[in-house]
Amino acid sequence: MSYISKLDGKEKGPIPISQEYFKSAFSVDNVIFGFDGTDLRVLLIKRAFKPFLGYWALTGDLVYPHEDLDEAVQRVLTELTGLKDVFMEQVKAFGEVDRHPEGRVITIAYYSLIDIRRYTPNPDAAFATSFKWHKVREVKELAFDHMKILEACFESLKQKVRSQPIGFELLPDKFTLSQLRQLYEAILEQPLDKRNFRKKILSMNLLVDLNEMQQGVAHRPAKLYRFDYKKYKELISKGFNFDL
Amino acid sequence: MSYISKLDGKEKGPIPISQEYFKSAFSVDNVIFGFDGTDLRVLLIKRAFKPFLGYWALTGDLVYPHEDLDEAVQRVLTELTGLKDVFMEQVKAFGEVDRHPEGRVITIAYYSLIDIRRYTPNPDAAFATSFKWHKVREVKELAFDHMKILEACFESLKQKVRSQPIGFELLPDKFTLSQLRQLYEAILEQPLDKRNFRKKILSMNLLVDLNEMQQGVAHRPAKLYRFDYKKYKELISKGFNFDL
DNA sequence: GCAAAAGTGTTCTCGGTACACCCATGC
DNA sequence: GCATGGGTGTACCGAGAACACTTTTGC
Repeated sequence: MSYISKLDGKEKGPIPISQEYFKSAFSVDNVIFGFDGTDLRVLLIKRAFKPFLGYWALTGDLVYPHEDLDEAVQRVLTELTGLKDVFMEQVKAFGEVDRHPEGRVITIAYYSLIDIRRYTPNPDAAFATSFKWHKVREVKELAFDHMKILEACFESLKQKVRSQPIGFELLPDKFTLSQLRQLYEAILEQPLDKRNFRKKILSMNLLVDLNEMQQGVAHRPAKLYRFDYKKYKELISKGFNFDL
Repeated sequence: MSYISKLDGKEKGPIPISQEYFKSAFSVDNVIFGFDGTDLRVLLIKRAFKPFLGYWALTGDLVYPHEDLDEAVQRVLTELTGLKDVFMEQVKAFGEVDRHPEGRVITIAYYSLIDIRRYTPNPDAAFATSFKWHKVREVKELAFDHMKILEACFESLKQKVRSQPIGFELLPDKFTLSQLRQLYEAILEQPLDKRNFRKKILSMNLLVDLNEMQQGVAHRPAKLYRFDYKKYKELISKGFNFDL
C-alpha cells in the first residue's frame, strides 16, 4: 500500500515518489470496426517505424498529460478519419510488463464503430505506410499484443451488440432490414432466421419506416428504416431492455 | 499519432519521448466484496494521510515498475487480508485528468470476491486507521473518484453474476440453497422465488449434494452443497452457458 | 422469363413465473 | 407447542425456433 504513503507521505516525512514510477507511460489503442455489407472489418495501419516495422497494428497513441482517455481516443480517430462524435467503448487495460519492447506502457483498449462509407483516409498521416480494412477473422499477426486486444474487443462487441442498440453505428442512417440482419450475422458469427429477426426487431417499435425504397437493385427493392434514438431513450427510462 | 513516432522515432531523428509523458503514474484500485448472509458488503479503509485524510476509500496502490496489473491487485489484497488466489475481475480504467489532486494518476479498477469469514485484518497495515465492511448501498462518500469506481464495479458484478458462476466465491465451500439464493437477492437487489430458484440451479447439475446438514439452527436444517468447478469446466467446453 | 432478394404467418416446444402447504429442528 | 426457515409440484403463458411460398425488380 505504498501508493498512499508515497503519494501522500507528508505526515511520514519527505518520501518523494520514486522516479521509477514515472519511467512508464500510458496509451490508448482503438479497434475501429466497420461493416462492408457482408463482413465485419477492422481498420489497421501498416507501421512505418520500428519496432514492428511493416507490421499491421491498431491505431493508438500515448495519452497527453492533460487529456482524458476518451479524448485521446477521439483525437487519434479524428486525425485518421476526419470523423467526430464517433461511438466508442472502453474494453480493458493491457498492462503486461513486457508488452512494449521500449518501456513500460500500459494501454487502455477501446473499440469504435463507424459507418465504413463515411471513412476517408487522411493522406497526411505520416506514421503509417498504409491503411486497410481487414476482415476481422482473417487478421493473423499484429504488432505488440494487438492481436490479444483485437480479440478482446471483438468479444466485447459480440456481447454488447445483443443488449444495446449499438449495431446501428455501423450502418448508414437509412438501412434495410436485410442489411441489419446481415450485420448481426457478421458480428455474432451465426445465421439468423429472416422472419424471426424481422418480427423481433420490428416488435420493439424502434425502427421508423421511412416510406422510401432501395434504388437500383436487381431484385425487389427493400424498405428503408432508421433507428429512433429518441424513442429508445424514452423506453429505457421506463425499464425497457434492448435484447436480440 | 505522435506515440508511434516518439517512442519509435529513430528513423525521424532523435526525438526523445517527452519527459512530460512520465510525470504520470498508474495505480490499481480494488473493490473487495463480501457477503454477510443478508447484505452485500464492501471492505473500505479509512485514510490515515492527506489528501482525503479521514475519508473512507477503496484499497489500491501504485503499480510497481516490474509488476503486472493483476499482480499489483493481488499484492495489495494479500497484504491487507492474507488471502491468496482470490477471484478478481478487471472492470474499467479511470483516467480523468484531475481525478487525483497530486498528479496525473490513471487507475485500473478491479473487484474481488472473498468469503467474508476468511477475512482477518492485517494489524501491520499502517496506511489506514481502520477497516470496515460497509453495506454497499449505504456507502455515501468516498475519497477521490472511488464512489464512481464502486458503482461501476457493483454494476459489473450484477451483470457478471448472472452469466458466470462467480457468486460462489462469496460463500463458504459448503453452503445451503437458501444462502445462495439470499446472495443472489443481495447482488441483484430483487427477491427471487424460492422454488423457482431451487429448480433452476439444481437443473444445471453443478451443485454436489454433500449429504450433510446444517447444524445448530433453530429450524429444520438445510442440506449442504458445494459447487462443482470441475464439472462446470467440462460443461462449458461442450457449449454450456451458466444463466440465472 | 429468369435470377435474386424482399416480404409474409402459423405451429410447436420449452423455459419462466406464479403460487401454498407440510416438515424438521431449537427453545 | 410454537416459531423459524427448509423443502416440494403444478398450471399457465409467452417467447423463441422452425419452416415455404409469393412478390418485385433488373437484365
